[in-house]
Amino acid sequence: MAKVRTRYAPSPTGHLHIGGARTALFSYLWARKNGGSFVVRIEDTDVERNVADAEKKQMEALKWLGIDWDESVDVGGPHAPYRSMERLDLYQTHLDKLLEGGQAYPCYCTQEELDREREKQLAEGVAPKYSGRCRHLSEEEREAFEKEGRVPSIRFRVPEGRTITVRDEVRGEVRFDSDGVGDFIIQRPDGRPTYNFAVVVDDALMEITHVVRAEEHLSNTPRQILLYEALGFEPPVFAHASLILNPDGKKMSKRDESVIQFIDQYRELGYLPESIINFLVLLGWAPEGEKAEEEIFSKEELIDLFSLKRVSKAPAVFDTGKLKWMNNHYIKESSTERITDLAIPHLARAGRISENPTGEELEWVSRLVGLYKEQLDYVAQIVELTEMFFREEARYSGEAKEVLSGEQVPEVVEGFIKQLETFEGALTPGEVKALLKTVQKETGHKGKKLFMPIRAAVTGEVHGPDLRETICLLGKEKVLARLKGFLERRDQILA
RNA sequence: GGCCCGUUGGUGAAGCGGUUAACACACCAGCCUUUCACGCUGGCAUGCAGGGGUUCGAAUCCCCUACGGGUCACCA
Repeated sequence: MAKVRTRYAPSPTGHLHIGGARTALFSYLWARKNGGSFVVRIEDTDVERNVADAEKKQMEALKWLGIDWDESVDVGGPHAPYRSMERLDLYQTHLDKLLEGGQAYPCYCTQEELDREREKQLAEGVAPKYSGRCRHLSEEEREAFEKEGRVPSIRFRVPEGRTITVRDEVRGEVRFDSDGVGDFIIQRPDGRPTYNFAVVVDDALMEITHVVRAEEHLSNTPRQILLYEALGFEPPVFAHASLILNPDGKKMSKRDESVIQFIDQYRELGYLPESIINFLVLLGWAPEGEKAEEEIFSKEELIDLFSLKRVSKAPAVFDTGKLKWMNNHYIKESSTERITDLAIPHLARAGRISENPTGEELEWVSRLVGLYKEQLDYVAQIVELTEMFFREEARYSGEAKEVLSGEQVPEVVEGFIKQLETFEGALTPGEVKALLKTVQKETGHKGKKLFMPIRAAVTGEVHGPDLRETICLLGKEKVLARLKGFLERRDQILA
């Protein structure tokens, strides 16, 4: 069997979408698993929709995910160029062959005429399909149209009565009747190819062996197979993965608010690339055998385990809760340094730390991150989670007020203030523990009666991470200020 | 409307003719902990969209129905 070559061929019309990322991932894994090549090709023939930065952005997003390629616009390769609009002469050459063989013909219909035809068919409940009115134009008729100034598009002449079999790795053999497909346009009047033509020429010339893409392309595949045949190329093996649905079970639309849709956004929020990869691969794919009981996989494991045969035919629902869990899992596995580095820009942007933090600040942030790492679903969450640290005064929750209304509270708080004030030197969790122990001895209050009032008075909350470390990070001055502030304004706070 | 594809718990899913229908997320209960989170333990589909077959035996094979989806563009 020939060397495996797969490709991801996005159009540069927007950001990398989760669906696209999953398609790219499947293609990538398959190539890597087989020691083959992975190509990223840009299908930019729809020039009106092209967005300036999109190509660059999408490739950056892929790279960030850890999906690297062997051939593309940036690194070149044996089949360059890798942008459709730079391959126009190639399409023309192949188109000419079709024209010469009579397998394609010029169509002079205007958009308006076609629209009208289509609407009429729809209204009659007939399958909308090109009527073929330009199929058998005589030389004279053509000339007449040309004289009118009409510039033709080129249509492919779909053979009649053919059964077209799509060989699909995930769905088996899918058969289509050629009579169901009308002659379709392969070249626009201005010479640009349409998608169905460009992909075929590109995939064939680039010797792509496996075309992995989403289900929405399945119905297009018979057209492409016909083109492969007409051009004398061997069709590749196809693999159509099912669609990804939003949590409501609906097809994900770009404007869907229930799910964050673009890889860039996940990156900005502080999702880790390995968790995105891990999550995405499980949308419509599952490992075989014993491995099916596991769900955490590194990219290397996936390369080893991946198989197109195991790609699911049924649509997958994008479960945001699972993604959070998975990201949290990877964050917990990551070093505090790594998460700290990711957290710094968020904290800086929120004005919590300076733009160019000093070594001291960095050390502090690192401890802060260490304290909250376990509960981060995504790194940007650090900002809201640690808000309490950056406020001048504590803001008391209802539960906190309840705790603080206990009769032993003033005594405990005063006792702790006394201990803190007399304490000299650097505050460490161990020291705080010792101070609290002393308060316990002096007041006779222990356990929740001791710890909760202090937590509540200092943080304004009854929940939170380790109290001792929290106190250390807040610093002696701030803690004292809050404790005293509470005592001074106790009546109004509890009111 | 034609043609195609799909349907196992709230979710991702394993299952490939004989299983107590894995595993994970979520959820519930308990344990741990000064609290939360983490972690740990346990619970959670009497049924595999519905109905017919085939078979000693079906989530697994066949047919029909229902529902969901894709496509029928000078968009990819």
